[in-house]
Amino acid sequence: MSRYTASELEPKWQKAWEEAGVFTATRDDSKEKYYVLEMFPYPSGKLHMGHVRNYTMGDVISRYKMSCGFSVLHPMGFDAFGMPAENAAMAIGGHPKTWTYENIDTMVEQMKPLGLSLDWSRMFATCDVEYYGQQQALFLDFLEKGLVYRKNAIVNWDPVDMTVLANEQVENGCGWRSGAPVERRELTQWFFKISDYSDELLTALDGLENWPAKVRLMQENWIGKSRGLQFSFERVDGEEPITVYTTRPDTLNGASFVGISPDHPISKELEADNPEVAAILAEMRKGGTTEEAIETAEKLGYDTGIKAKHPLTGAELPVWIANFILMDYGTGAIFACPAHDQRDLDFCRKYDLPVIDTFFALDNETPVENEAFVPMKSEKVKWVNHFAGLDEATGEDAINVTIDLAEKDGWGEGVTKFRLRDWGLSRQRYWGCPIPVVHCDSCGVVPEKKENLPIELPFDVSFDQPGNPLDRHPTWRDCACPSCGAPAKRETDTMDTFVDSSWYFARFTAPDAETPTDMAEAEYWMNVDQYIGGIEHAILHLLYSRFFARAMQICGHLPDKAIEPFDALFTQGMVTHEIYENTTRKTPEGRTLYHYPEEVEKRDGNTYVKGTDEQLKVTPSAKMSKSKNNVVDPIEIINSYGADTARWFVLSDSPPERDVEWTASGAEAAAKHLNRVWNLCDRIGEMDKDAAGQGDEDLLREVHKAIRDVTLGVESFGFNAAIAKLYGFTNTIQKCKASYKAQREAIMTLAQLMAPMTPHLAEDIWAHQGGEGLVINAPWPKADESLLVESAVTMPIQINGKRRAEISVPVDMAKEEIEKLALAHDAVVKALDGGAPKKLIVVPGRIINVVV
RNA sequence: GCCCGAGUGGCGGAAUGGUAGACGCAGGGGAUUCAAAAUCCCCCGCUGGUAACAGCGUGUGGGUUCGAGUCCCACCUUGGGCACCA
Repeated sequence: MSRYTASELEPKWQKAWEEAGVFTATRDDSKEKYYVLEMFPYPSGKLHMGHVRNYTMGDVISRYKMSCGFSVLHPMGFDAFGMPAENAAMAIGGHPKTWTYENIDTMVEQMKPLGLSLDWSRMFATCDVEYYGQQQALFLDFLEKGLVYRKNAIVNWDPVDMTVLANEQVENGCGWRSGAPVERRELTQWFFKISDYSDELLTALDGLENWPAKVRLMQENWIGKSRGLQFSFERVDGEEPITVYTTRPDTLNGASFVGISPDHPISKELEADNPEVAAILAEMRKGGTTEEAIETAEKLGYDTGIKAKHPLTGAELPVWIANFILMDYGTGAIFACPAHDQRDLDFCRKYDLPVIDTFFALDNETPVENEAFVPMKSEKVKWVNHFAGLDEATGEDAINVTIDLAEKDGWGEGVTKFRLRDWGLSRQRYWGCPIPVVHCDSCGVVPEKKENLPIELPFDVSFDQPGNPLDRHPTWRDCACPSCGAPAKRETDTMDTFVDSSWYFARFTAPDAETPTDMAEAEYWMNVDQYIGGIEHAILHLLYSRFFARAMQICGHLPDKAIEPFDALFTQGMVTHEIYENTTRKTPEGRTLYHYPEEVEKRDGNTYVKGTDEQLKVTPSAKMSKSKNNVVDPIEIINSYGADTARWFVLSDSPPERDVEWTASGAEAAAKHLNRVWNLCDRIGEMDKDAAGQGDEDLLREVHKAIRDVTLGVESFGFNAAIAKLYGFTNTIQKCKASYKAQREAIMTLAQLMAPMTPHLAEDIWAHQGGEGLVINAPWPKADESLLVESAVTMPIQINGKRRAEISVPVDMAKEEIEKLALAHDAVVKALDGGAPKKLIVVPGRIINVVV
């Protein structure tokens, strides 16, 4: 008897696949193609369980589709620009480029043993100059088509380090290194005109039928289409009127003040010649730029002294600067209706401004105190002196009536607005794709010539001081103006890493092309048939990619059909783990110190740094994240049990879309099962080939049931369900007494059905049983419908909705016959006690419910 | 604060509005063994009962339905996103 030794058979089969070239994607017009893609990783240097789960899911799909006869493209690359490389350079020295490429090597080395069906020949990293050079070409094309422009935008500014901070680098409103309170500052930056596509990106969501509904909903809300009224408040002092936008114009009677953003032109004007205002605005600009920071900050206001005239009543309303009004949305100015908006109400209570009820609930006319009355727009309410003469009406109706009235009387117009803002792509950082423009004293902002691309990042930079090293690079900045040839300065900002990940899927179709894409290849391989990644990318990455695909199509880099690049999307849950925070020590750079799970041990209910008495604070499970160090290394499992065990394990326990809390137990169970399957194969191999058996028919039926169930499981991403079926099928084979011939067929089918999940073991069983060629090349089995028909079905009998008995009836038995049988059943007779049933429900093949 | 999810045995989880707990883990019992490992077989939601069986049970409270883990309303807890983490 032989033994299952993963460490021997896995490399053997990986070599066999490589020699057969089975994973090399080849354009074959005679075959239907299938493009499966998992979101590519950031090269942190550590493969973690989340990666293994993600790639294994993609691999199951990929191998399944190969068996179904598709020409499959299944590539892998690295999202390799970004902050961690610069942070590492600052923390431990070295160069971002060296650090990144070393990490990529490490990760490839960790991924290869998993036996993924990847076409490694297509691999690239976004920090490869061949890639970002093409990205610069795309930028220039977008610029030419008017899809990129410059405007001012607000950034987090660290006043001590004199540098721009990412949101992640702001902790409690302070810079993570300096600890100084962060300020919001304006900077001129590059923007993609994604807002031109708001409506298009919104309506096209309807066509994405194979995307999760929740992702479409999140994108819909993010784009945020709203219809409202735009109108102006005349100023009593006769200056330029203040234009506001509101989605609740029906509550205009409840206006108690006009609010403007701290970044509104009027605010800036006041600030310029009034130091008091400047000081107040500086206070309001403290804290980070995130919507969360702004919305949860304490409400601050400043009465400008300006008065605005109510367009209907002529009443004079004060104009306040309020810190919760965003300049980016609407017109940067609002009218406040405190009675029906909690933020406005909080503000009015703080600054003692009037609160005017404009409508009440139909059954309750209590005036608003400290809780705003905000009913659903579809709910009918009772209006107080409504200017359009409404008495009882829904908010929806009232809004429409008000807009019509305003348009008729000429004081306002109905306007559709979107929440979606243009995408700022400038980053004041080194490790990113340089923006290929030049600043010339006489010509202004000049795009670089395409023949000068790529604009390569200089290697000789240092990270010993904060800020962007490109800014202080002695020679890289200096260049000749592409237009007039005079000495000029290169743009030192680099691109947001979301740009890198917004078109890599297209580049995979022709990774060596001299242009961003090769149309013939893109025509064949696009779209991505199945995209798989984390739910955390539901909005930004996916929305940006959808925009990019449209922009690339306009510039002739993608075919028309590819403007929605991902036909189907699956969002896997995250692998989560507890976080271990050291409350006594900090990192050498003075930041919070987090420990890896393997550095931690649990003793008598507490958690310590392994081998010490240093106690740690445990924060409940959160997504595994490199900044929190709560990552589990899968390599250990692969080393001790083999890749198939790791693959089987990450697929088996949790539904793929759900988060999974990592626990070490369970991996052993997976290994045990694979051993059992291997032993089963071995046992069948040693059977007497001519021996007769019992129950061949039954086993055959089970074979086809397994084919049906596993196929369905794989196609519907029910990998855990498919695996449960495979457990059951294995048990069935193990217990059967069928002939060698029947058992051999069963184990061969089992190998095929397991092949997408545990490909090495499957090949070994296939070979062991004398299967022809590789199992990866064998066509996927088809369930024989005629063998799946059941003749009898068990139906439960409920009495008053509770199961009390069951009967077995032929599947095709008439409803009336079933009723008769049910009513004759002992339990039913007893329950009826001689009476007639109140109601009798019979759902053939499902259930019988007797109501007494 | 705003948007989107999730909550079922000791644990991971299964269940087109139709038998709640498939499958696996842990646990208990047994077989094999000199003994152990490995393997195999059986039991396993909670409470009461020797048992048959009865009652309870899918975060909490309501509702719709012959029937609700599943649909509706409110709440609690928890995860993700909030535009410079990727």
